Amino acid sequence: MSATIYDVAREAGVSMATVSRVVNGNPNVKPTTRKKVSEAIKRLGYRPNAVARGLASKKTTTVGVIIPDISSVYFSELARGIEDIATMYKYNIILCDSDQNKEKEIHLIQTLLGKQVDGIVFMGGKIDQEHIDEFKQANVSIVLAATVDEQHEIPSVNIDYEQAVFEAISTLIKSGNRRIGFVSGPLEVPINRKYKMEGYKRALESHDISFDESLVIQGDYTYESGKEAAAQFLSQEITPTAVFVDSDEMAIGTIHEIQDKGLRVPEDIEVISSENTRLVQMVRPTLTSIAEPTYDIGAVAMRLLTKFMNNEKVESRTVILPHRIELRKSTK
Amino acid sequence: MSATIYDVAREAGVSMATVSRVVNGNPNVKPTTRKKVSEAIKRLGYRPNAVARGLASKKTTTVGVIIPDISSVYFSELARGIEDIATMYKYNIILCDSDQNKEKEIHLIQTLLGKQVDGIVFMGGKIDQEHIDEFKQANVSIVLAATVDEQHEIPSVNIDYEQAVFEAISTLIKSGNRRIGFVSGPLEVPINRKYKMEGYKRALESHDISFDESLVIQGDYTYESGKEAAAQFLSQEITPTAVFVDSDEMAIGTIHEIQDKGLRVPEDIEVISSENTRLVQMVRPTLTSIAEPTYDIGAVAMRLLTKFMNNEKVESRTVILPHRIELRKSTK
DNA sequence: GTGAAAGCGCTAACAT
DNA sequence: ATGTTAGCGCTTTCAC
Repeated sequence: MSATIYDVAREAGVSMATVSRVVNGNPNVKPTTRKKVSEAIKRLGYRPNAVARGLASKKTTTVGVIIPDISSVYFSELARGIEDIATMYKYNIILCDSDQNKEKEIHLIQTLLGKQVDGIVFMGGKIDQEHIDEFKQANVSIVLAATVDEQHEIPSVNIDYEQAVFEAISTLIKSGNRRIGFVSGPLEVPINRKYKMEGYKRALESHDISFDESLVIQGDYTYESGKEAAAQFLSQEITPTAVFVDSDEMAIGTIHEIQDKGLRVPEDIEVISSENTRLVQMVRPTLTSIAEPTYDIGAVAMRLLTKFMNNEKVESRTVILPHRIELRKSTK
Repeated sequence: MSATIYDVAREAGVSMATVSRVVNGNPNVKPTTRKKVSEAIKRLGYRPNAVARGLASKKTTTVGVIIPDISSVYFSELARGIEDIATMYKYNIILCDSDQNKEKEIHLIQTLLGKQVDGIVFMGGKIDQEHIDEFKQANVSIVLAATVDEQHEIPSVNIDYEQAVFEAISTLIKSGNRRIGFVSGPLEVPINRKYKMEGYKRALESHDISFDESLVIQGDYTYESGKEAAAQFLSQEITPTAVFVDSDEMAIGTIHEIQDKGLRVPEDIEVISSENTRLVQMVRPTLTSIAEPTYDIGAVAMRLLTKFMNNEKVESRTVILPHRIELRKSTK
């Protein structure tokens, strides 16, 4: 076994309390003593046992991260933002994939609480009462990242999705489009149904364009579903002249399907997407996209969580980060 | 505070040892007692404290994962493979980004050991003596994923990179190419210098093509560096007629640069890449690629780690997974 | 089948 | 400035 604090104390001829002080940078230690202890630590190759420390101090310097799918480009960028800030504040991350499955989510929350994490960053689709109950009975801080709680009970970091889509669609309308397709993510997710879809509708309304149900197609964020959506649009009597697609990967599918059918982007059909991941530059034409600051959402969420964990005062529990529309070649 | 095992014991009128038995599924408990305890647990909302358990049992059911960059498509697919198998075996993952920075790597290993992880999955570029020393003095199991240890001391899961590149280049040669570019990753990484590069050379040699240094360009796996490499090739007196590019993202950059310069893929220049992530289908023409079973490498590495952690016997510590060449439209 | 008790390695009062 | 001591919440012998 490796050395314990007790071994170090004996080796240095001091008490374990003193060793603890040295290890934790407590200033109340005479320099000579500190030196003796440091040497003993080095000699024995002592490394503090974080588990014992966690039990004694009730802090693990570990936070849980629940994410739908770490292999998604969008979420892995979020995760990187979380991780970087966590590292900056000396926390480690326990990463869990939920596949947006509610049972898994609840189970993961419980596992993480069992592991005594100091806080949780949660990313998911739908937050319902059961989630909120779990969060509340847990006496650790929770922050939602890129995830809305319609009841505004849980702190969160997002952009203004409604406004972002409103702007994207308005851009399209201003350049002359009247028939605009909308490829959304799953509509049971509030962000999609309540915010993005509403932004779409509001843009249409404010330009006196009537809402046409056949222009809305639900995708599942995959390349394939983007292709299928485009195929469906192209089979309509009057095809749309522009399409908003709610993820970069789907949008690439949409563009390719349009091109495969012999049409051109943006000349025949304009395409605008949503996440602004690195994928936007990896397609021809490059994708005009709502620039959602993915990395920053993760980073800010983690920063917010550190504030809660340190009982710092927080001005606002619901933070809305700015977005832009990043114009590239898939729109005129 | 939440209930402890002692609270449950009192509530159920038994000793904490019995509660512990029930919680851990020990069969030596009378059904009636078990029932009493289970009810008390439910009533109090008791949830075992994994930190205390970890201290007492010296097992945390947590493994460390050191990864260069979770936001990379390639590594996040690996991570998903690791996570899925970890979950299957009831382990959680502490995820750490290293940016392939040796100091960070060493530091992360130490942090993870301090947190008493039961094992570590390590992904990185270069493994040197210092890493090996750390691994050895740690008395936890380590498995390398998509990472080679030239000294073959540390268990690992990889594909046969040398052979894979040999096959890819041979394919190109067989279809008539004699001047073949090689866009590699950083050459200080042994996988690149010692395996992939050697596969390239061996393919050339076995077809009596002499090695030409100007056909090798070092990239950094980004889209931009793929573009730059292509630009450099296209500025040569005799441009290559085919290019092997060591990552999907770089390969897409290479294709775009070629196309932007008015040439066609594969008619003028064939392109073949290496990772076979989902990106291969997101570019036109779709990318012919070495099919590296990314997810599986992660999954198998984690599975191997569980075997070490359970002291199961392991037939081979160095596993080589099969690869294929996946032919798509970027080659003739 | 069940209980008592001794740790696991550390932190955090409280003394001195 | 340093030492003593009592936990933190659990597992794990060892008795009974």
